[in-house]
Amino acid sequence: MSDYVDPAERPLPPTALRRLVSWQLSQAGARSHQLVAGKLAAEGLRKHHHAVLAALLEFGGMTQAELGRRLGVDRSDMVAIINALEAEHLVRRNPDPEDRRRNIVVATSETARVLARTDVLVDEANAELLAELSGAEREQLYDLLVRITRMPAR
Amino acid sequence: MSDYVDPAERPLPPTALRRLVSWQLSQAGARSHQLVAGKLAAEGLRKHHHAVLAALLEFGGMTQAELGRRLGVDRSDMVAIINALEAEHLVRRNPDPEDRRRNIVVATSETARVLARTDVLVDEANAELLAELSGAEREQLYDLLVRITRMPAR
DNA sequence: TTGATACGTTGGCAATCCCAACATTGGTGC
DNA sequence: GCACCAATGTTGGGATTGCCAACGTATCAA
Repeated sequence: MSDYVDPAERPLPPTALRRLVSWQLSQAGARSHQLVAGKLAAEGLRKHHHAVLAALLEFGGMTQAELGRRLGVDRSDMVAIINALEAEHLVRRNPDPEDRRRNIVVATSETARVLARTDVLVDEANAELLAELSGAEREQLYDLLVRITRMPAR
Repeated sequence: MSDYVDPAERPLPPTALRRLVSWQLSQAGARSHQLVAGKLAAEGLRKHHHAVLAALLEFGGMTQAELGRRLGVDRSDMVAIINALEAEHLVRRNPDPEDRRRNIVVATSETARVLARTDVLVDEANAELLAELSGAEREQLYDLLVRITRMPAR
């Protein structure tokens, strides 16, 4: 991407691509990512950091491997994510007393406070992303996307 | 991602993420990309290669910079894309007689034949992606996505 | 006890996306 | 004509991301 061009006077991509749901999905995903990442940058975090915090506060502490499975992140990539969060004192690694291979990643006293802020930021990004859509249309879009990701709806 | 887990028995991501359109959009986009990229790999091409071929056959030859603008690809990244396609004799660089800075990228005799095949592959990927949705639902999804990408609908 | 499997970690590869700089060339102002 | 700015193709590089292989350690099942 980039070589910024004002979207108003941007020459059109070919219809052969524009008609594809997969293409529109890519473009929409890119815009979504930019909005969310941009907002989270204000807290010095990235998507996966926010995801880990959300998972820990919703489910309680769990191992790095389990976090990876829940969030769809490779266990090897989870290492750096936890490292960064631990450096900010947003999580701690507790050795699992029942299995010495495992670390139980747990929230700290600061976690909830930061997550409260990042949740707001992510909601703002979503609001901006969906600004053109009515409430009913947002529901529609969500329901259709869930059918594609094959996740149980909220 | 990865550390593959059977989607059926995959532990759920937190509701805090699952409820976000931006999250579902990311997941759907990832699946979409995998399907399309997987199919195109059969022809040894990637998304951007297919995009360039589609643009050339729809609009005729144009400069690398113009291709970049149409497809949302940086001009510097376009160089490698055109290099690869030229090596496969799927495009040619013609010097612009009216402007010696420019190359006019044009289709070759093989372009249409290959594009016909890759178009089928991409359509197959889309069919797989949208397998669960009815025709009307695919239309709905498309229309909603276009509102997010702010592109004129087909 | 042996074998298979899971865990955290390191390291690396490939793809994307983005930006900066350069030489060449064109266009616009004077 | 000349001076200045903008566009083009290209090189190079940095940052991020997804993915995979391998290792040492540890658990579990046969």
